[in-house]
Amino acid sequence: MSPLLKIRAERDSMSAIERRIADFILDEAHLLRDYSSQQLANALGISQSSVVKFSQKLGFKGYPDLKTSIGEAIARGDGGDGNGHAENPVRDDPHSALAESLWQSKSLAEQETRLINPHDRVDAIATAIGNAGRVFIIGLGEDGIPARAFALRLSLIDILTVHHFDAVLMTASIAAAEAGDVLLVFSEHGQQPALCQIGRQFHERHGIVVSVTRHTANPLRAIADLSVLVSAHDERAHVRPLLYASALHHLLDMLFVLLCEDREPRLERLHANLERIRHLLEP
Amino acid sequence: MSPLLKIRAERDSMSAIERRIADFILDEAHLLRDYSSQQLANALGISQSSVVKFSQKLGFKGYPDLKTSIGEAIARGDGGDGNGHAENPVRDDPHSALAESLWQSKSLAEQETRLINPHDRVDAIATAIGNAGRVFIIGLGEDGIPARAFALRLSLIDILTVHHFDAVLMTASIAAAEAGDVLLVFSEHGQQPALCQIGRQFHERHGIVVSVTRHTANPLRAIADLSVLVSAHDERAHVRPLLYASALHHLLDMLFVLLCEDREPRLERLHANLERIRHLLEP
DNA sequence: GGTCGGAAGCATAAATTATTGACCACCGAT
DNA sequence: ATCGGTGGTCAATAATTTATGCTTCCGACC
Repeated sequence: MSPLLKIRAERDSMSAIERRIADFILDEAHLLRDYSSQQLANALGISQSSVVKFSQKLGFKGYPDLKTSIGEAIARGDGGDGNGHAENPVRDDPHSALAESLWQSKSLAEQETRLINPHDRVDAIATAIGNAGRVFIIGLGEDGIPARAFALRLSLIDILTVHHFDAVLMTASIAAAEAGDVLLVFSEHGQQPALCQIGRQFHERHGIVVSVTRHTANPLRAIADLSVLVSAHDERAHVRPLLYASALHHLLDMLFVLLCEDREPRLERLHANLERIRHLLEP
Repeated sequence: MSPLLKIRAERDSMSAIERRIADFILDEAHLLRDYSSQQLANALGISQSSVVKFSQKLGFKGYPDLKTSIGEAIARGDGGDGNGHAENPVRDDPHSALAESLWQSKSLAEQETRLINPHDRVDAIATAIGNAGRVFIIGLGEDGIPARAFALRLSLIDILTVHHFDAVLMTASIAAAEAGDVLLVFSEHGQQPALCQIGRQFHERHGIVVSVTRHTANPLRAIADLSVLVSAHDERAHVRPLLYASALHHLLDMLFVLLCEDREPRLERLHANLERIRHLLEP
């Protein structure tokens, strides 16, 4: 039962001084937080013991118990009079505002991206990677960054990964590709002829081509067997790439977690690898 | 801001005993209500004064303040674990559930991270980078990825950036450093002697050293003039690095946006650069 | 008028909390 | 290896807060 309610209920059968205490608490509940029993007594011009006895009479263990109970009630929004101060988060700090709005934009991009990548497709991609003998990963320029990040993650769970940020080198590498191998091509706009070329070559060797692009119609995606799509928008040109990176990152993280949790041994290997790295760092 | 969040954020940079206290509070927050500082100390087998000092260090007035703050947070439903009974519409699809829980963890990490990087420090770092003649960026291994990503962003807004993922090459590069130049050193655990060494060298050349590390006490951070701190936790070892990357990424994105919006010309240059890249891609 | 009960205050005991100073471990520099 | 210096912990103790016992006062009732 709400302590404020209880006080109000008992109020009528209280002595004069007790009623003074009750009224003070009901009116200025928020002040109670930093009042000791002595301070409260002083504020009302009564003795401290009266405050304590008041608390006990109401069924609280003592004054601190009353105090914290009321504090919790307020926090819970149990304002008693119902109105309370509706919690408006009054963001006066520009930094936090920026950080939060940026984060919110990212959340939006993430949701959009999740929406346009059906689960079965994501699963199919995870399965393909999980079963692949080798995984080839390429991304040029800015696309090279998520490519590299994902390649590193995969190699930590003992998936044999070949990563390049150069079309020529990749051409050489995939000469050894076999059926079942997977090629991940990162390219935000999917326009680069060189990458399409590599995709076709990989196809000829019966590998599975997975494109990672923005959610547009583009040549690279047309070639791919499976595609990862990213949706991220913002009117500010300097923010758009941040959202793209974030949404893509999250999708890749999802894939990574799926791969980790799909098969037990992967996790063990990951731990072993992390342990090994840790030893390397603090010899 | 939620006190539980705050405790989690600071957890990494705590001593062993402080961490014991933090863990107890995070795990058994509901028990705290009827624990005095002495009882809490006994429960953990430590001294009462440690509990008080812990409270004060976290910015509370004293132990009672911490206690009531946490009590209120719990009452408010601010469970800290982020779960709360947020009205999630019973996601029956395991994929979406995974994606959302992962995203929620990221949000938490982001909030923690924001909390431990005061605005003025972030501003100071942005200013330093904005005014620098040259910005040097280094990160080894996994740390190289965000380093590279940030270097690329900076160069897009015409900040002269030198990026290496090799300590030797960096040593050579910074020989040319001048006063006012900035060195960004990425190292999750800040333990690598080679990087500390580079930091000291850079110092000798009157450059500004900015460390980017996890929120722990570490040698690299001790050397740095300014530091970027990241807080990210998860009991699953394969998820933790994802959260770290995400929180760090967001902080860097913040810096980037600050740099972009601080001075008009930067944005123009960014647009010009983007335009140039677009032309390069679709001739 | 006596006395009974309850309310309030004062003084004080008990408890809780905060501070101090001593000690120790650890780190970096000499 | 040794020497400050620093940071962290604890025991002792001071300060504050809370709880209780005792006394007084006042009105109700016998």
